[in-house]
Amino acid sequence: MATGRAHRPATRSRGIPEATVARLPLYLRALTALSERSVPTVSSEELAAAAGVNSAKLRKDFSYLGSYGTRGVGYDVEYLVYQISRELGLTQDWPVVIVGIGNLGAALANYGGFASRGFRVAALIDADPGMAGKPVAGIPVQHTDELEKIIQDDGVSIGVIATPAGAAQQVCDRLVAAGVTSILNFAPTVLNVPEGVDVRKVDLSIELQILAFHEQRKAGEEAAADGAAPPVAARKQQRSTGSADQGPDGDVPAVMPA
Amino acid sequence: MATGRAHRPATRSRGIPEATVARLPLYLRALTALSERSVPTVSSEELAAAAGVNSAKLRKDFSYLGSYGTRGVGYDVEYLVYQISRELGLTQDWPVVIVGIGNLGAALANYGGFASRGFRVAALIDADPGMAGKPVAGIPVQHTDELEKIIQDDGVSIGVIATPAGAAQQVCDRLVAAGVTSILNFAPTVLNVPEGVDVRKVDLSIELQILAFHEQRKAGEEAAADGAAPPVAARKQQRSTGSADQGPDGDVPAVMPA
DNA sequence: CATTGTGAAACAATTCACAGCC
DNA sequence: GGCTGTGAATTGTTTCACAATG
Repeated sequence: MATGRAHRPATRSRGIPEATVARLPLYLRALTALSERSVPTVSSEELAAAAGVNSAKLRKDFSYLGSYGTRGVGYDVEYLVYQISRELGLTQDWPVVIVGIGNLGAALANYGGFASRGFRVAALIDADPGMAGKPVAGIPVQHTDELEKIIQDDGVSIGVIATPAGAAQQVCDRLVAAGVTSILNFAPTVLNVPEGVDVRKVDLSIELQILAFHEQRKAGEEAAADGAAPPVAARKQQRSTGSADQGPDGDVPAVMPA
Repeated sequence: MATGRAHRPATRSRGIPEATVARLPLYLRALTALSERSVPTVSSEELAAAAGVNSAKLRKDFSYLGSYGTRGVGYDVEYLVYQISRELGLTQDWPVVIVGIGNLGAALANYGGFASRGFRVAALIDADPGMAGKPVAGIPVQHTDELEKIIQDDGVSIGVIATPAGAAQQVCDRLVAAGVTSILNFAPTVLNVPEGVDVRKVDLSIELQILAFHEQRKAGEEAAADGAAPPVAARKQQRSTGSADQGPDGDVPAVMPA
């Protein structure tokens, strides 16, 4: 993660481990699904299965938030949804700008889970003047020239970069200069940012390469342990990737604004 | 499983840490950029800066691969590119299928870095019969019915799921049944897969929620340490790696051929 | 003598296992 | 009896610091 770490004497009394923070959204999603099915309570075992982690980890994670469960019973779904939302800061409104409206930018703009959780697409921005005014996901695309004004007027603090790699640093600099302090970068580039600005990246090609590594290893083992019985049996929950327990990265290229 | 490829020339014992594997693609990208600029050698310090990590970590990472550097000099760029590529399995061809050709699927299909590194889009698949035959990124979309045949005929072992959440598990099951053993999942769902199948996920809303958490914390600290240097002060693009560990799990992208 | 490679130390995350409570 | 919450043990990762070396 990218938090500047110069002086930070252990954040508040609330020192939630980064690995835990990365899993909270996962729990929240599972809880939301339960909530929609009007399930009142859930055990750590059940919730862990739904989120794809093991129950000990889940309980440990929750223990950093407080004691929100009831021994012998489990957790109150609605209450937990609220607590996690609050902890993640989702009880407030986060206006977001998406820069680079190619296929990827459009996909992001159309992404539902976006709007649903406190995030609001404040603006779609593209460098192509031909895109200006064109609606994507019901929102008219605006030209890059408007970037600073939009950020300041709407108090945007989160920016999403979905431009080609070549434009990313420049866009990043403008976002930061205008006041954005958190950036989600889909361009396959390392962004340089000042202290205090958080950057997370999503990079498709990195994810594929990691998969290739493991795939190769599987092939090698297979050849080595040649003819061994195929161990395909019990179902395993996926492990998340790094970054967020999912970490990952994936760089998806915005197919350039034509 | 398709290609049996016993391959273990490396003198190192098996077991490169997962965290290291996740960073190799990053180093590779930075090295590729250097290679294109015909830079012959690079020090751990320089390369680390380009990849956005610190040099001690980089050296430790490389130490798991073997001793490929020269004391007092640095690393030979071309040689390292080759060694890392080999370690990641990128010296072989990896056919990939992308299922779900919406905006996201199209963005992925158009992604250049895809084809560049051993990955080849073997097929684009969508459930909408209306899409069939329509070319995306120069490749005609095929109907879901063809999925099994394509995977078997092309020996595909890596699948990318870019469908809506509701279809993901079903698509996943079919991919796995047909022989896919590595999946990159863009749908916001936890996938259940049998033992031996790798899943990595890329989830936009999780990334945003993590950013929101840190953003909220910044706001809190600001209020607490009131009056302290406004986060909007020294805002110049710096090459500082100070706040630089970007990425979810500590993966950082580097320059890439646009 | 600049720079790698690596033990050892420090730190972080995960898992175990069980006391405590409903 | 069932399930949470958490210290303690374990495993994994990062950082330090310096001896080894081209």
